[in-house]
Amino acid sequence: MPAAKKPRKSAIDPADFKGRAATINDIARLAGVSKKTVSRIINRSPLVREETRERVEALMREVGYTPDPLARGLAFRRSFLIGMVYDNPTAQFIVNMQYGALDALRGSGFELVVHPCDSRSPDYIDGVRRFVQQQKLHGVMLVPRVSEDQALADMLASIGCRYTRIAAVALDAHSRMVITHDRDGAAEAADYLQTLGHRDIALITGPGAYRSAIERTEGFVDALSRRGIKLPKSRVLEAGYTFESGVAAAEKLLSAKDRPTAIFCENDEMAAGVYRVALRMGISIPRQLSVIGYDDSPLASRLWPPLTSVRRDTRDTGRIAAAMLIQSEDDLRGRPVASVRPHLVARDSCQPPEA
Amino acid sequence: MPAAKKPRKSAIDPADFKGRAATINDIARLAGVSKKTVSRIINRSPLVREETRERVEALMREVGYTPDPLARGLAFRRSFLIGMVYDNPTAQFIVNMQYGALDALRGSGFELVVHPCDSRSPDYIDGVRRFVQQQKLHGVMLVPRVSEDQALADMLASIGCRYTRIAAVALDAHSRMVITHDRDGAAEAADYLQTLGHRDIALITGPGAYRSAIERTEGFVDALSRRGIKLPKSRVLEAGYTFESGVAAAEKLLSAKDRPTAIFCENDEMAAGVYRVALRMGISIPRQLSVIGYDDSPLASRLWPPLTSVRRDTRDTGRIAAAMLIQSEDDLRGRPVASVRPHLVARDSCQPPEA
DNA sequence: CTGAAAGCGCTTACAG
DNA sequence: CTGAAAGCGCTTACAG
Repeated sequence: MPAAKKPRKSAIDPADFKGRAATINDIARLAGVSKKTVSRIINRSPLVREETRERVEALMREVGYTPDPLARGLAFRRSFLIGMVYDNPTAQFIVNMQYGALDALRGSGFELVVHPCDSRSPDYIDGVRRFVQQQKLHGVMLVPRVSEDQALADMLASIGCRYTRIAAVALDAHSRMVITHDRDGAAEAADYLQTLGHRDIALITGPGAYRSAIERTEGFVDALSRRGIKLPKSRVLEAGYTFESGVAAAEKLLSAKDRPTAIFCENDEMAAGVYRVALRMGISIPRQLSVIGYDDSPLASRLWPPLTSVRRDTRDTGRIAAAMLIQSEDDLRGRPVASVRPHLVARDSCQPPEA
Repeated sequence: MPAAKKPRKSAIDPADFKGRAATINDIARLAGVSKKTVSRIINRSPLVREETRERVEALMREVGYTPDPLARGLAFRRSFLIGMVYDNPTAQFIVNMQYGALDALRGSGFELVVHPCDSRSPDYIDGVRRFVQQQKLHGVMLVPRVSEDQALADMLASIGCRYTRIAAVALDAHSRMVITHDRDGAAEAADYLQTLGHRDIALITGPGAYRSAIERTEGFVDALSRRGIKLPKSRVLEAGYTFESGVAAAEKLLSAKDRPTAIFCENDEMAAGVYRVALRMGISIPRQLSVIGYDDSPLASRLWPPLTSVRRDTRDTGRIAAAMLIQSEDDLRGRPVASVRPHLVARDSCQPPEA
């Protein structure tokens, strides 16, 4: 009978577990501690001796152990999933928000599960509730425009689900908000146009029911007013954040005898609509008409001339919103409110008005 | 002592469970069967008497019971999550694929978890493996271009993970493929240009390492050749599926003395680059130059003139790929291979060549 | 067709 | 600072 090999730490390898992954029991046994101690280490409890923690953590790394999120979820009564809830923003916005959220989640053991919905549907809140409760979500990110729906936030609070709301202004407790300061972005556009010498300026807004549109409108109008320019009602047209609605608004503005020398559009899609109409009518951008958009989407640099636009760091926004959901609520308290600031990206679609 | 109320079935409501959700034990107790029978019903086992099944199902509906995916996942050693793995396609493509996948998953109890990655990174396959194993994913959808990576597919097979690959041609067993027939889409573009009377045609391709680009190129070249048009090497430029690479290729093609009368671009981004160069050089589309793109992205209708493009039903593709993952493997066997056909959407960017 | 026992891999509540 | 017992809500393997 050959002498039993002396087990050396460095001899442990995943193959020891015959194809199955290591469990908390394997770690406890190999480390010579109870599974509860291992559990404490997994959950970063301070109630573990430093030497023990280091030894067990080294072992975990060696065998490539990661705790099973299903088992942890079952015991915690809460999964390691973060939900992202949104209602049809542009594709680039969704994707950037997802990339940002995943930046924050990488290496944390949390994963991102996506939930588009239709906020005009009467039972969409119920749909979100089922999504959250059935999956026992750890938390959800609410993206504009669903982030603006107080009834949705109230429902989530009532079932004890953590959430972060991404919106132009603080609609909720600071620990639940990421503020995008749309008012400031629009104000920057206004200042820029005034500085270039424009006085006869028009505004194509998003839908009045959207908080982002309200803020961009007020930010733009107020900033112009601070610089002594009054925007008459006839120069403000409400549209729908779509290309087609931008076309319709531009047709009204540009077919009038006294057309404006500059137009600020509250998103890039509508600015593309203005380009379309200007091209059709033989109005040269920027010589005869300056145009500014909002979003700085890929479209902005595909247009000719490249569109000056207010950039928002959507990826950063998503990263912050997700990071807040996986922080301890203590860490969140007492911090300044999370915010992401927009800024103007000047390209070639603006110049001083013709004499 | 008041007489105990006789429990009527219709009197059961979720509040009976004092805030906590009903469990399989509640259902079993209330229905007067064992939890194993309830489990059989959840899992659609045929080994349950019809009357029993109906009675229990009615009860489940009444109390709003849904099985806990964490508990089921722990017992099954497999979660109810479908992963979507991709490496930076366009935003619209990703989002449409996600919508499609969610169409298939809705009401199934499965959810979609997203996993973008960088296939140029040496350890990206390892990253996908950790993602799959840690979350115990039920299956993953592989989107181009990661779908074309045989090493990735092999790794998934080796760890026993179900997958579906979306690609231009069958790269794998039929039960694991959704075929997009890019060759046919490109051929349709070729036929259209030939029918319009073009003979001097150019092609701007995607990267030669992409299967989609290979197929679109061969489909286009072969279709022209069948119609008696030979595409000289000098008329075929490889680009990178990006706007900028489209600009560069267009500059070469359009600055030559004998420029082509039509250009087929293997995606819309590159077609937008051709538009940019044509505009700068004063070449009128479609009068002096016909252009066709591929994807039929939103960009196609934002351009002026609206771009003729090969549409692919990405949402449908995603729906089929996800549906295959949650079907039983028996159901999948013996079926014809899943496929989605592209088709040309004619807009205003093509006309017969000038005399 | 139905059920009692054991187990999936963790955590909580309690004890020391 | 550490541990033994019970439990999270399901399924598997076995028995009848």
